Order: sequence, then C-alpha cells, then structure tokens
Amino acid sequence: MPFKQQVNTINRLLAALPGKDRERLLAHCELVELMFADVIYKPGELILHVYFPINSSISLVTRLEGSASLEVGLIGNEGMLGIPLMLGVEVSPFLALVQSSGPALRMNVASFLQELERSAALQRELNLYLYVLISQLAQTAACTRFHVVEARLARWLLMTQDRAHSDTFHVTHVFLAYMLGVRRVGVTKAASSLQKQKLISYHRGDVTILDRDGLEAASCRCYRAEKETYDHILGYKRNIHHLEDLVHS
Amino acid sequence: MPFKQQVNTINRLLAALPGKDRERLLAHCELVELMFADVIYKPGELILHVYFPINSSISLVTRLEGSASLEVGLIGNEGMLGIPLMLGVEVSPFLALVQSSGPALRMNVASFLQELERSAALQRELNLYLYVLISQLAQTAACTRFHVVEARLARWLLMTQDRAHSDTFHVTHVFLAYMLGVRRVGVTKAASSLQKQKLISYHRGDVTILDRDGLEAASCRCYRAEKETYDHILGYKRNIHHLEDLVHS
DNA sequence: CAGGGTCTGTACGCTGGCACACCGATATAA
DNA sequence: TTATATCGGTGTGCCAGCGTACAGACCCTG
Repeated sequence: MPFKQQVNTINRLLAALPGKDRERLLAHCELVELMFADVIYKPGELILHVYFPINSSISLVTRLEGSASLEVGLIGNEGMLGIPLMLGVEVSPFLALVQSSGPALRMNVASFLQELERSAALQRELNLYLYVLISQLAQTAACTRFHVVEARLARWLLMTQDRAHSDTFHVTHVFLAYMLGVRRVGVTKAASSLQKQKLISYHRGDVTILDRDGLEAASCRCYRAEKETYDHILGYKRNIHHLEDLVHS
Repeated sequence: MPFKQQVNTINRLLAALPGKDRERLLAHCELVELMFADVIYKPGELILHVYFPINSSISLVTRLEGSASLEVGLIGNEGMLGIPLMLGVEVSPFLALVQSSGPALRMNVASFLQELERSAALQRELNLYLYVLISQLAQTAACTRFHVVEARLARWLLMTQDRAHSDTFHVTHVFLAYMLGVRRVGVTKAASSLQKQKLISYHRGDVTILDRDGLEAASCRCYRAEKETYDHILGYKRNIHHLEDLVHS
C-alpha cells in the first residue's frame, strides 16, 4: 500500500550535500509556503529567487499563442526551481506555477550564485539534476505526442503523488486540462474512466489515489522510464567519479 | 533572397571563445565528415566524443516503445553535441543522428573535460547554449502538441536550412516522418501542399527551398520564437556579466 | 534493358480529440 | 435561504492524423 502522508520530508538535493555546504545554504534560505496556482516565474521575466520544494511541487509550463499551454516539467523535492541562473541566464524560459501547495525553501539570486560558486558539491548535484530535467523534457515531448489522454493523466497523477508525498491532493479538471494541453472535457472523460476502474476517486477537485499499481498499469511507460532515469542518475553517484578519473588520467 | 551556399562556416560556439582557448581546443580536435543518417549516440550508451558541427547538423531523437520516435532538438554550428558530459554524465539520453551531411570537429571525452575545466569561457558559452537547447526542447514539445503537420514541416525545413547553410539538402519523406513523429503519408501530403504553393520543390529526397519568406509564413510561430531566443541569449552576452556583478556585490 | 529497390502519390475507413453548448450538483457567502 | 460561482458530466458534429494497402515513377545495377 502506498504512503499516506510523510511530513517533514527534506529537499533531497540539499540532503545530498555535505553537512557544511548544506548549512551554509540553509543559512541563506527562508521557509515559505507555496499556494496552489501561484505564479512564481513568468516567461521572459527576471528570476528573483530559487526554490527548493519540500512537500510541494512546481510545474514548468510552456504557453503558445492563444490559450494553448502544456506542462513540460515538474519539480518536487528532488530538485530546484531556478536552473537558468546556473547557466548564466537570469530570466526564466517557462511559466512556473505551484501545483501542490506546501512548504519550500527560498533563496535570493545573489546568495544562490555566491554559494554555487563556493560549493562544488552543489554544482555537481545541480548538474545531475539538470540532466534528469532535460530527460524529462524530452520524455514529456514524446509522451504528449504519442499517448492518449487517459494514460497521460495516469502518469501525471503518479508523478504528482510522488512529489506531494500524499495520497490526496487538490486539482480540478480545468487545471489538468491546462497541464496536459487538452480540453477540460477530455480530462473529464479520462478521469471518469479511471474512477470507474477504481484507480482514483475525486470530488470537486479533491483527488485520491486508490490503487497505485493499477494506475501504473493504466499509465504509459513514460512514468517508469522517468523514474528509472532519476534513480540511475541521482541515486548512484558513480558517473561523476568515473569522469573525474578520466580527466586526470 | 536567401543564402545559396556559404562554405567554410566555422562553429559559432568555438568562434566566440578567446583566441587562446580556441586554439587549445582546436589542437585537440580532428575534422570529420558526418554522413547522413549516421548514428552518433544511442540512448543509454557511453559518449566517446563531442562534436562541433560546421556545415552539418545533428538531430536529437527520443524513441518510445514500438516505432514511435520524435526529434526533440537540432544541433548545428551554433552548438555542440555531447552536453551530458558537462553535466557529469557520460551517457546520452537521446539518439543522435546526422541530419545534414557535412564537416564537424570532433574531440575525445578526456580532452574535452580537461579543456572544459581550464576554460571559463567555454563553460560560459556551453552554459548559454544549454539554456537555448532547453528552450528548444520545451518549444518543440508544445509545437508538436498543437500545430498541424504542414506548419511543423515548414518550421523543420527552415531550421535545417539555417544549419545546413544551403538552399538544398537531402531528406526523404520517410526520414521526415521519423523526425516529426507522423506517418510518411502525412509528410507527403504536407510536402506536396508546400510544393503546390511554390515554397519548396523536391524530387526523390532532394529538397530545395524556393521561398523562405513564404515558408516562414506557412510555418508556426515556433520558428521565430526559437530564433529570437537564440539571438537574445547567444547574441548578446549581457546576462553573464550582469550576474557576475551580482555575485560580487 | 530487365529487374529490384527506393521514393512519392492516392484511397478508404477509423478514431481520438476538437469546438461548442448546455445542464445538474455542490459549495460558499450574503 | 437564496444567489452565485465552481465543478463535473453529456451530447453533437467535425477534422487531423492513423493504419493499411496499392500503384506509378524513378534510379541503379547486373
């Protein structure tokens, strides 16, 4: 059976840092509460803070002309919002909005850049995370192209559950339509199908995951694929050491 | 009227480096000729070399179960193939294959990592390029979702022309179908429509761009958007200096 | 110059998602 | 309690792209 509610989860990216680096970083952070649907970055606008989600998650959304929009990435406690800064760019290419309310650590740009310069460990962690994020972008692109709404919805629910660390969360069909880049009606159809199969239940925006395994079966392979990339890259740290050996040989 | 054939174009990423850094890099490079449809990286496999395309271009392709595949990125002389290495990962998340035959500079992994460590300028350039690449991934994801095949094809042709630096190049409908993630028949329809409009002409894989402006009008806004991102980020170097000021203030 | 491979064009039925529209149920606040 | 807004369900007609199949045009090689 799935987890019910794990409180006090820490941000895993920070957790992977050596004690000293982490403490220095935390000293610059403030704890904030992210609220559902808050817009954190707008595309093309200046980034003022980076965020390390704890029990919250943030969507990266691309908007096109008209009302078309599509979620291209999802950031939870495995990562950080504000990647452009580490690439020397101070504007966000995406719309970033809160998808699951909850706590996050926040840090201003100057402090972040300062600490990034000092901490090789943070650089390494962020680099690996960026690799994972890029993989996620590509996977999402292909998934969006080839898989039907029901499977994509199932995947989305699983990914969100992983990041919200809870069996229940709040999200309406309209919001889902926005994320998946389909009509609200399309979400309604897919969602009621999943509900009929007793994989989820929902009522006016309160979604409960009833059967995680069943949901995984209903989802496309993309969910598994992404999880495996994550575990492979961020789980073991072999890559870097190997590469460092290469440099000095 | 568009360019006909600019030979001897250099890789722009390398061109942007200070003389000394560039020379050191070039000393480690060998000139190779990339052939159409050559597979350079397979997903999950070890990266052995990085590539700086000159008059050639390389597609980044995501494959899903079955025969589904989709181009998610395109690298020409504005960039480099082998980004994962700078993130501390030695395997490619994508299939990388040659899309326009032509010359490229190639460098082995160890040399690249060594030079990357030594050259702050290279780091900066690659960081900015990575930002552009990420934007491209996201734009492509949304474009693929919302735009019709004909517009996407037009965009693809424009992007390829930019990178091949020539009005004509070789590409069959089958190959295009693979890149755009649609059936071959879909490409045939879209292509013959573009041909009827006298925007392109083709015969057994030899495509000629007849009317660039018309093609831009037939394409989706994504082409322009991407170009603007590129110019904005890689054209002016304001971003970094600004950020560096911030760090030391 | 015959034969086999490659490239392109066309046809047909199918379906997932679209646009638009409307309605009932539920929550919240006056 | 009633007004109002939000949320979810249904229905109809439409279309882009799908799967599949076949055929003509072109090219190279034996």
